[in-house]
Parts: sequence; C-alpha cells; structure tokens
Amino acid sequence: MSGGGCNIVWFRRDLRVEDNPALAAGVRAGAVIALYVWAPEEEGHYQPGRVSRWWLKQSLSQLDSSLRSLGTTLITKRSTDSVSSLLQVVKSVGATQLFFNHLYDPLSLVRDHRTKEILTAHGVTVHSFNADLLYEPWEVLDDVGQPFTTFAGFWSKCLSMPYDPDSPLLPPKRIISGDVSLCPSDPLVFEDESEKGSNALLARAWSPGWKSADKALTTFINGPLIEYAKNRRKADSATTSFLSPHLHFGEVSVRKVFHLVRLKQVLWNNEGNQAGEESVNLFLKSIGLREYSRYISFNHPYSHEKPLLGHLKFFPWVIDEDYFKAWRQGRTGYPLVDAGMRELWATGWLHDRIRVVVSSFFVKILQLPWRWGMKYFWDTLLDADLESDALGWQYISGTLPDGRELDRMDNPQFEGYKFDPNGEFVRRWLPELARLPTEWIHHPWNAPPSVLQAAGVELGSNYPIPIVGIDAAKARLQEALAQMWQHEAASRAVIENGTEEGLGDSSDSSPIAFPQDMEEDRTALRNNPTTTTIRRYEDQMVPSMTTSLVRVESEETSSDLRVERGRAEVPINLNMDEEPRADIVNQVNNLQHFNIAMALRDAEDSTADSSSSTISRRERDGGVVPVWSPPASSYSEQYVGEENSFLQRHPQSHQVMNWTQRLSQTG
DNA sequence: CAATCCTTATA
DNA sequence: ATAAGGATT
Repeated sequence: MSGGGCNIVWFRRDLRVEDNPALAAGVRAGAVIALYVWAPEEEGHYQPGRVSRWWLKQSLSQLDSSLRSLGTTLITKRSTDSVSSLLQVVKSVGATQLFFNHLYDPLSLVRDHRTKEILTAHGVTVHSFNADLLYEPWEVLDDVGQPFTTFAGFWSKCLSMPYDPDSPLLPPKRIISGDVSLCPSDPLVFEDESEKGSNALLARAWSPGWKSADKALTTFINGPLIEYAKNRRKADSATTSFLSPHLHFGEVSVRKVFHLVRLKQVLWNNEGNQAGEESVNLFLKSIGLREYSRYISFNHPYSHEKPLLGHLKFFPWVIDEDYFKAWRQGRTGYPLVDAGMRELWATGWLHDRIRVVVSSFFVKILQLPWRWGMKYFWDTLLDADLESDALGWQYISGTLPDGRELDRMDNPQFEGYKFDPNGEFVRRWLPELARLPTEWIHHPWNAPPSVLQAAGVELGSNYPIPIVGIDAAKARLQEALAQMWQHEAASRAVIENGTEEGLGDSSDSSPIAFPQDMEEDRTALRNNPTTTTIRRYEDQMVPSMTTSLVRVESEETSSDLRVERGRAEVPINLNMDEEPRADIVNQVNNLQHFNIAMALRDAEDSTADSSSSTISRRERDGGVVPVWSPPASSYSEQYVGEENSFLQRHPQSHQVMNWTQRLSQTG
C-alpha cells in the first residue's frame, strides 16, 4: 500500500483496539498508521514514574500484538516534542488525516490544541474523540448552563442525562495498514538497569494490557462487586476492582465498565436482589469520581498545582524533608500510616481508604505541602493519574467546595481500628509489630512495657515513637489555620482597598519547590535522550528487602504461610507458590541489613540540599513544555480565578467554560 | 409515637 | 465535625 492519503491514529492513554473511537474512525477512513509517541519530557514534573513506565511498556507491547493480528503494527517514536514528531510522521507516510482521543490533563489540553493548529496548518485534517469519559466535560452542565462545582451535582446529572453514554464499539475486524516501512519505529526504553530488580517484583502481582483488564473487569463484576458496599472499607481486602491502572492507560474503556455494571444491576434488579443495588451505586460512584477528576481538570486546568479554594495558598506549610522521608519510608510511628506507606513502596499499590489515611496524615498532622505528597503518589503508584490524584489531594486538603474540612483532623489510631480492626494489615507490612496484641497494634506508644517487651517491640529502636504527637499536631494545625485565615483576610482587604497587589503575596507567587531528590536529572537526559530519565530518587526503588520478606522471617514460618499471605499482600492473583524463591531466601538471610541500609541512605541523602535551584532550572527549561507559570493577578476571589489567564496564554481546542463567576458564588 | 441515643458516611 | 438514618426507650 502506498502511503498516499493514509491516516494516522495517534495512541496515547487509550491502549486498546476495542471501543476506541479514534481507531474506529481511522480504520473507516482507509489505510492506518498506528502511532505511539514517547515524549516524557513534555510532562514536566510529571514524567511517568518507574512503575508507570513498567506498566506502559507491556501495555504497548500487547497493543502492538493486537494491531498485528488486525493487519498493522504499532509505530513507536521517541521524542521530546510530540507535535514535531507527528509532523515528521505525517510527512514520511504522506498522511492526510490524524485521529486521536481526548485527554483532559492540563498539559494534554494545551498540547492537543497546538497539535490541531499546527497539523491543520500543514493541511492535515484532525479528528478527535471522546474515549475516556461517559460524557465530555462540556456536556455536563447545570440548569443555567454552568459547570457543576460539587461532585454530587455533577454525578447525579451524569446519571440522569437525556441520552446514554455511547455504547462500546467493537474492535475493528481488520485494519488496512499504511506503509509502515516509510516510518521505522524508534526503540523505546522504559526501564534502566537499576530499576529491573524492583520491576521484577511487580510482575508477580500485576499483568498490564487489555486482556488482563478485561479479565479483571469480568472477575470483579461476577465476584466482588456484589459485596463491594460491605467490603470496600477493609484496608487489605482484595475486594476492589483493581481496574484503576488499566483505566489509566485506557486498556479498557470506562464506557464498557459502565455498561457491564449497569447490565448486572438490571439483572439483579429483575431477580429482586437488593444487596447488589447499593454496591453497584457505590462502585459507579467511584467511576464517577474518576469522571469528575477529568471534569475538574478541564474546568480548572491548574488543579494539579494550585488549590481550587484560594485560601490554602496562605497555609504555612511545614517544609521538613525529614518528615517527608519518614512518611515515604513508613517510619512515622503510626502503624496504619506506616503499613500503608510500606505497601505502596513495595508494591505500587494502596487501597483507596488507606490513600485517604496517609494523605490526610501528610497534610494535617505533618502539614507538609500537599503537592509533595501528590508528587510522591505520582511517582510510585501503579495507577498514578494526575487528574485523579489532584482531586484526591485537594479533597483531603479541604480545597474543594465539597471536600473534607481541613480542620477535621483524622486520628490514625482510630482509623486503624476502623479499617483494620484485627491489625492484620499492620502485621503484614510491619513485621516488627507482628506480635503485638490487637489491643495495642494501632497505638503501641500506649502499650505497657511488659507487653512491648513480650512482643519484641522496642519503641525508638525497631519501631519509631510517633514523630509528631496528635495533640501537638492539633495545636499546630489550629495555629496554622488561624494564620492562614488571617493572611487570607489581609490579602482580601488589600485588594478591596484598591491597593496595588503584591503585598504579602510574594511568597505565594510560585508553588513550593519539590525536594531536589524528587526532580529528574534533566542534564543527563538531555545528553542522552534515548534513555529513560535518570533519577536519584531512591524511593522509586523497592527497598532491597521487601516487607513480605521480613515477614517470612519474623514469623519463622514455612513456605505455605508465605504463599497464603502472599496472595493477600499483592492485589491480584498469581501463583507465588510456583516461584522458586531462591532470591528471596537469600534476601531473608540478609534481613539485618535492612535498617542499616536505610540508615546509610538517610545519611547520604541528608547531604543533598534542596530548595531554591529547582525553580530557576524549571524556568530555563521552559521552552519545550508550556511550563506552569502562576499568574500574578489578584487574590480577590475565594476561588483562585487566575486560570483564565492560563487559558488565554494556552488556548484549548475543546469548548471552554466561563465558570469563574459561578464558583465565586458557591463558597 | 416522640425523644434520644448510636452508627455510619463523608469527593 | 456533623448530618442523616436507624435503633432504642
């Protein structure tokens, strides 16, 4: 087939052939070149982390084999600028049309707009589609045509739209391939040597790709779904859908999920099965939250950087990298928090409830800047998703109109008994506490010395004393909030008096920089752009000793226990018992090195001085990506309203809402 | 039946 | 924290 008049289908986070509107349209239009462009530098701070890249690699390879069975292959390009890569491919294959599916994160909104402009200017017809949502953000409006500002309103509107979400499309029967020889693929590198060991562990628990996505969906709908309402609150239950990473990469379409769940609901309804109703509603609600995260991102395209409710910008964050490190490494002294953070570290996964616990602890008890926590989630979660995570952290930080109040402090001890009443979750991830009776498992600092001794727990030695006491945290939070409101009022007064802005605002004119060890080494990257980003960010590595291994020893038990617990400890079924565990046995023997290694790492890390350099470096690098530069306009509104200037500077192709006025009425 | 206590959920 | 709903008296 000659390249003339062929169509490019640009895959991004829609790595599937089923229910893929862009692919379907491309196939209908004629010969297809299926393209994936890997340009992580475009994502700025939010380049995919180790586990995301691990996932992506396999998902792409499965997409490629699907495409091959349909008649073409996936062309991959390594790039630092998607749009110019697209142009190159257009030229080399002589394409006349481009098809892609919408994304709603701030960078994609801008990049896709630019793509449309530039390619159109080059005579290419660009078609874009909704493949990620039940309804496009601009379709879901209230009675007066404004976007909703609370989830409840948004979601009930979604559920009562006058038309159903589009039905899932079947995969194409056959794809007429464009001339792929005109456009050779670049090899894409998604992991470096240092990451291989950590990544090897992931494969025991997860299998990326649309096939597993479909399987996970069916398994969930036919199994755990009916009990979802009951079970979703248990910290370590394997009763959630485990669909989030699949959904993030678009391996299964949310519309398919929605339709199948709805079918089940109808079925249960006809059987008079009431139990299923609540479960279905709750599960669909979690799908709805994902929708809402896109909705928020579209309507507030700065929400990953800036709080939606402006007052939070006056919050006096505690800039303490030792706190931050203790949180990341699960050494805060609060067992539920620590267990969660160790699970995240070792597996890239965390139950939804525990995400709330650890992030709330982060913001309210440690009072670290929420963006640090969000960035860590982004770097370490298998289902890292900018829109969802931004929504989650803003919810926790009290900057959504309907989020939690910031002054409502959650107590990890009580939450522990709520979500992990028998302490099983804590014992699994904190083997050093394994022998502590349930009575004390969530507050070892209160346990009598004799109990601690019997359990082999030495507070301050093999398990930390709480790094911040609850009472102290409460006091500090009250103080911080008072200060925040005071500054907020002062700033508003300044504006109302018509005084020139700028007073007292200077410190907030740019977000608090990430600690330096969180930043990519861009120099290395620029010198060698074909490799993945080099990071000095060690938390992306599984600790040489994973907690599961510690457990094996501490419980001095045989392999069958390991197998049985291993099932629960990793989210998805796999046959751990078939694995020869020589590697693990080896590491178990090195158990004692675990804490030492950590201590050494701490010592090394403390030499790195974080802070100031980050921002200027970012500014210098601003040419490639539309870098977020916070506008210098006033703070007169309770809701941060400056994204209008963002939109003016970075226009979007999708319809843009004038929601600002609407928002300021709500607060 | 109303008042009160208790549980639960909270995007 | 608090509001709603359920259970209890």
